[in-house]
Amino acid sequence: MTFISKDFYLQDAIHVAPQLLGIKINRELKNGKVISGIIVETEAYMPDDPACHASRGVTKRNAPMFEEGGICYVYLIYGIYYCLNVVTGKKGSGQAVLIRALELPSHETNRRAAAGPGKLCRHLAINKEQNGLEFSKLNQIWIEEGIPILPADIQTSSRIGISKGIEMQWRFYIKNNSFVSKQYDTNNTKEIK
DNA sequence: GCTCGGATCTAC
DNA sequence: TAGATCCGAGCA
Repeated sequence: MTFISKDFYLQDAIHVAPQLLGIKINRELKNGKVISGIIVETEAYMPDDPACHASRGVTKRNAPMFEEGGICYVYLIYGIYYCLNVVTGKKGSGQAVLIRALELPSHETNRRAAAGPGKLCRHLAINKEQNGLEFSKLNQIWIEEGIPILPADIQTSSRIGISKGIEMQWRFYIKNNSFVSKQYDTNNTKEIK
């Protein structure tokens, strides 16, 4: 059980996002049960990035993104689902990495139950209560080393579901992993279902 | 104040 | 392909 060092989170989101692939995320439920998964898909959101919630300065919602890296940023999307981000960078910078999908262990009945940011939060029982919390076992949500991922096994693409900043290739996922949220053909055009 | 649309997902 | 369903952000 090796835990990630503080310095890890102080890097820019575009550097942290690919390094989070293969990392294990753990969540302890109220009943004491621990749910775990390997991160297989992430997206980086940077301060000067029009798709980033922090791009227009501090607001009540995005305030956690301006804290020092290493805490959760959770927000409600489409009135229904929550999305979990890892805040990165120095205090005041306004950036984060969206955790989009986990590979669940083989004993899980539905191993795609965390394949997508909304499903992931539902599966791990993450909501506004985790917003702003430090990743720590004390907070029932923590991160630790998982499996090594080679650079050659990392694929990039445009980010999903945004209308601005689509030219940035800031989505990172493990190549040929069947637990990412969406798979595309080699031209990154047609979705493979 | 009020409107608009969103880092989604599922079912029709 | 539309509907669920909330609320922050910008003022159309």
